[in-house]
Amino acid sequence: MASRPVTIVDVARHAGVSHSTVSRVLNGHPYVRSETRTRVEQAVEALGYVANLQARGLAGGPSGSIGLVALEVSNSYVVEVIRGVDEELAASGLDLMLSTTRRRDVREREQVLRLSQGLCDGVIVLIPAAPDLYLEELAARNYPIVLIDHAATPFASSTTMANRSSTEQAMAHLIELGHRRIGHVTGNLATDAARKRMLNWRAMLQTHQLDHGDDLLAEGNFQRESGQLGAATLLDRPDPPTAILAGSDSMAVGVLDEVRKRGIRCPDDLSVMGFDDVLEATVTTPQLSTIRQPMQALGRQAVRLLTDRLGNPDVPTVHVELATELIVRGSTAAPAR
Amino acid sequence: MASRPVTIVDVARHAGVSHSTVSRVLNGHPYVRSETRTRVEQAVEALGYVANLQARGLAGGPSGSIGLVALEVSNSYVVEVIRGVDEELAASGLDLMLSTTRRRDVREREQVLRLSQGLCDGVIVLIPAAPDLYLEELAARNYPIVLIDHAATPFASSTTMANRSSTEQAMAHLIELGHRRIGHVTGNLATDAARKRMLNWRAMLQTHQLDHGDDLLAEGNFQRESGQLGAATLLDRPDPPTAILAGSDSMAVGVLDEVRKRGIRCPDDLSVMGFDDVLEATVTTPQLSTIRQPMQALGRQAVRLLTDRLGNPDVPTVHVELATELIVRGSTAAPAR
DNA sequence: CGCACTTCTGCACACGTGTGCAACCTCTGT
DNA sequence: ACAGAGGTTGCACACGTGTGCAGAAGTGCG
Repeated sequence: MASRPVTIVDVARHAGVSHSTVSRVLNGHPYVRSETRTRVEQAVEALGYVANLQARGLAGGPSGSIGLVALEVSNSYVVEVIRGVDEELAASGLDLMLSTTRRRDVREREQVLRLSQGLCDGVIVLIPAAPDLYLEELAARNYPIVLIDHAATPFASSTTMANRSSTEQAMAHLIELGHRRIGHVTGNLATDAARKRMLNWRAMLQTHQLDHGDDLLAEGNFQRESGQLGAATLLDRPDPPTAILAGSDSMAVGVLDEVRKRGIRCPDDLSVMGFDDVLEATVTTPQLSTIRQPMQALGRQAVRLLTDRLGNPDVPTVHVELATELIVRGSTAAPAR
Repeated sequence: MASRPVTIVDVARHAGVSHSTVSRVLNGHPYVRSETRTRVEQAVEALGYVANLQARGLAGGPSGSIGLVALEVSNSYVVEVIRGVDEELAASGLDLMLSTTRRRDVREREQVLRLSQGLCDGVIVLIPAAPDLYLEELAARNYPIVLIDHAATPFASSTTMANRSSTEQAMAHLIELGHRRIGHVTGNLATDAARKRMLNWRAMLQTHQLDHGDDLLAEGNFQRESGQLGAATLLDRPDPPTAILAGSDSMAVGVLDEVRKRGIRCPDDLSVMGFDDVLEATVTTPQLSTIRQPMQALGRQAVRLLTDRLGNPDVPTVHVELATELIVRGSTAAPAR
């Protein structure tokens, strides 16, 4: 009962030609009589033929799709980037294949190599954890690959957010408002972004000769609850900050939770800033001042870098940094005292 | 310079055996001397071999991954379901391949058939638009497929949310609180879910012999702005509602925008309910009462239905309806008058 | 009509892997 | 020593598609 799917050979038989001719029609080769071409196209239509991707990939044909390797889809950062990638791909008519690594370095290499073996014409790796395991290998094969959120490397094009300047933007805004004690609740310090933000927060305080001691610092993990906890810690200190810079919007929401719980007011008693400018930032009362991370733009940029190399694999690798944007809403104001 | 990827033959040569033996080791066949097995495993390790998925798929081997076909990833409903799918897959050690159809029916068929030709062991289709184009074909091949958000069909297992009872839950809650004039801002009426919610809203009002005229209805499109617009329309009517049921949480946030703009209070002057229970619902002030749509659970359920069939393709197809849950937060209360 | 040239088509092989079958090896029981 | 059983391995083919090459068919020219 298990009938077989329609193959190129079935189409060929139906049109009275060889499978080679069908292949040539499908791939738009010249040197096919237009009458034959029409007959083949009708056969394709009649049988509802769909090319077998594995066979095509194996035989070295184009796949018409690109791969995206990410840690997981539970992360809203990841989701936003995927959106950007998908939208940009739609414009170029390419398909998307998504694979998740689930935080295992070996899986990252496996997924990338799998996709690169003919399944996809190129691969984008989002927040690479262990690119050393495969980059050189792919470079030797001249296979197009783009890294998102990774420093420049000779083996691949890459793109990232301007983490340094973004924190500076946020801090400059708060300092300009007149804040002198500015606390920081960090993201998960195992990540590059969280560490950089923390270091730049401290550096900016130093530059402006403001207090930058550990009593202004609380460690979080990017989650809302850790934002509330961090805020509680900082506000309980003897000389509490007048502004808190959270490592993400989610944590800034947590800071607002604590503000509401204590009955103090934002921005009157405490200014709050986030990072990312995700949807939640515009839903809170007051709405969050934040640093917009152009995550969709990052995805789009990666696709463009990749398609550049698809057209001509010999173009040199480049590294593109995307600027972030200061978004001032209602959660920041000059300090009362 | 373009070196070739490592193949099973390379591994075989390195271990001094034939490629068949390597294949048997990789697929855990019995009847391989343990000494040979060790030698092969070392060779795999040494060369960093990764199996070629297309070749394996072509030759009829297991792919170890399942496919997910969705409209696009720009939709938060879709994203939530994907999360559920990915998490459940992680538990079973399967991989995920995601493809988007971009709202083109023919593409939906193409993507499904592509994935079913050996690339994936099974396919999940999210909000199928044109399942008739491929369902019978796949059923004839006894290929495992699961539809999310589709009515029961003999050709595939399917799962969906209990749309009828969900609206009833919401309305029962509002009516119990004492509301007699309950307005509704619909989602995009081109979608099944929005239409069903609207019809059930009206049916519930009729059942309880309450006013259900068009002056209590405003058409929206699931977006926040349309929620605000709809609320404005309803509140401007001569005899405005004391409660508004929005077709989605996003639109409920829009309703709250209008409430704030007019200087009236929620829930004192107006009760507001949403649908979905997405992240935003817990960020607003007050937090939104809503109907939780178990979107992640839907994804998990679909994976379970699929893996059931993977183990034994002959199990009968089933249709599973997931219950929604009434979540009462701060945005609903008894009417003032 | 013969010849060169162009256009068109089919044959056969390649891609990397899984597997039925047969052959080889090893061991046991007689 | 030999037969038989069962463990172990390699050969060869299959999967569906793309493509180099050769040959067929058609065209233009002398």
